[in-house]
Amino acid sequence: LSIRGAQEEEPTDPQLMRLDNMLLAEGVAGPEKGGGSAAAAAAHSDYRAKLSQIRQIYHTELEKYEQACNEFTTHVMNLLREQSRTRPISPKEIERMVSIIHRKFSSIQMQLKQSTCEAVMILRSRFLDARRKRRNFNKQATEILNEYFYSHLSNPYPSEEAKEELAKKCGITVSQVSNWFGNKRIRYKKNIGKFQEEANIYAAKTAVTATNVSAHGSQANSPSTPNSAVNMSNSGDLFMSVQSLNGDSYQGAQVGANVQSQVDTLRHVISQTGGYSDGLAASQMYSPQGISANGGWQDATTPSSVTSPTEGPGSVHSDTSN
DNA sequence: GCGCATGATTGCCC
DNA sequence: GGGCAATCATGCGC
Repeated sequence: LSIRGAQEEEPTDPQLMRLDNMLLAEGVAGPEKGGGSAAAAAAHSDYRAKLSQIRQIYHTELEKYEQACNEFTTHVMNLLREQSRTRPISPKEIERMVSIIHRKFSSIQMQLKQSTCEAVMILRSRFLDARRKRRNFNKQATEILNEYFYSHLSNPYPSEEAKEELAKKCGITVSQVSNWFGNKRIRYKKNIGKFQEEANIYAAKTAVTATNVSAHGSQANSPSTPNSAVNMSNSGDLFMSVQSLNGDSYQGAQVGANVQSQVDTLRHVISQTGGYSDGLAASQMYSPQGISANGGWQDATTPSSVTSPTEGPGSVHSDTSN
């Protein structure tokens, strides 16, 4: 409690303000918050849990220091009161002693704040490192992505909306969805054979769903009456429709595009089961248009068992090299 | 520990 | 700006 020491260690206000501001910004001091820049972070439970732990420790310690400060002040006041029996003690002296005690405790509090800031910084850096690290997506997310990929094999380029939806479903970010599709397209293209089995599995899954949906809509396979089955196809098919506008038959191409995803699906099932006549004939009528419309992807990527072995008599093929 | 799988990053092209 | 291709870095099964 030496006066000299207290004067030397008097905390600078700007520094204290910086610490306070940081603790507020990080959500350690002040009201608990669920968002914010540092913690966009806070969206992640691990980070949030640890931050909350730091927050709790900080407040407990702060409370302890305040209590100790009050107790010590009372204690010193009592001592001074006792001393006042033997010597005169001016109110100024009392005030000065109290001020010294408070300053001392303030400096201790600042140390606490500094340590807390350090802890938050470490937590943040660890969290950011963890984000940089690769984490495999969970099984469900991978399945959702694969289902979309294989059911849109003719055009595996999800629109922004589709990406957002997939991201939401999978619990990942849109850019992660983009990364996934980018990687998937390349790797699929590089080694179609390897992915064949996987393609068949997902195609079968989707086909079952498609069949169920079609069962509800009796005319699901009718090109003239697009219904629930048509609604299943989305961005990829839309893309094909737009591309088909450049072709000769807009109507046909559009309808063909609508069933393209099911065509892909069914082909996989066929290749897997070795026979699936119902609906195939109709599907094949549209498939060449889909393929030609997306020559770039389809030419390079369609697995042998997926590529239509025969073309319908009415097929329109713009890619003469094929 | 090794090899493969896989998510992320980077540089390039259109 | 989106996609492709190459590459990096990590996860994971053996």
